[in-house]
Amino acid sequence: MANQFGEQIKKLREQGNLLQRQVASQLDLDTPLFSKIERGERTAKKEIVSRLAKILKTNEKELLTLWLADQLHNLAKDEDVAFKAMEVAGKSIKTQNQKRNETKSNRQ
Amino acid sequence: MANQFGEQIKKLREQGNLLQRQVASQLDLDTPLFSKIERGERTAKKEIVSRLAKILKTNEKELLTLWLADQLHNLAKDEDVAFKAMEVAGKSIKTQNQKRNETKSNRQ
DNA sequence: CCTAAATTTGCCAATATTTGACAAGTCAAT
DNA sequence: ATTGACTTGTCAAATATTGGCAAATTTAGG
Repeated sequence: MANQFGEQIKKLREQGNLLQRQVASQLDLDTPLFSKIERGERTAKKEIVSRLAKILKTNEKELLTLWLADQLHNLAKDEDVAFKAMEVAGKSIKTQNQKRNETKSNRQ
Repeated sequence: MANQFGEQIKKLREQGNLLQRQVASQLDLDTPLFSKIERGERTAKKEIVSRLAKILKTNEKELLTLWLADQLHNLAKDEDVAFKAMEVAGKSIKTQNQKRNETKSNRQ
């Protein structure tokens, strides 16, 4: 599994001089489980991501981006059409967002 | 769920003048299930995609790309960092592919 | 070296999600 | 009203994900 998320939280945790044990307990998680999350052996639930952002005093959206990117990577990594599919999906996300914004401005 | 895959197979099925019942039976699937796959209410398993490409006489990679793109879209669609995450994941896929090719050329 | 703390590994049971099927429904054409 | 094509709703079985524990390994200090 891609693990930009895990690498980032490990970096932040060490910068903050925190032990896995300490962060895990703030999250109400097992230390072993947190260890696995850092190493990308397990994926954190979305709720954990935002709580982590607070604990590690970092930007939640950035962290969420890495977390989601890892999951996307993981879904696509074994396919040789992975990159193309990523482009196609990116386009359809853009379209979706446009529609969302149109709706938003229509009900201002 | 995004449904570029379903739309494409429906289009191809109709161009080939095939009924859902006929395609479903070639795939050993329930007609209702195939109907759901066409409408994106259910996702097809990967194995189904390649068998479908043969049945519908179309390019397997193209079909696989749409199928994967739908899944990527679906995973990201509710996140407001979806597009950014898609970019990040795209980059890490590219890097992964580079490494793959390096390995490949090293063992030529 | 010794050992104590930190982290990792392996595994399990509980839970949640996905799968494919069936029965019954709608809809259109005749 | 009957037939054929497709859709909807629901279910049980299979599969995957979850969090935790016990034990192993690695790291750091004396």
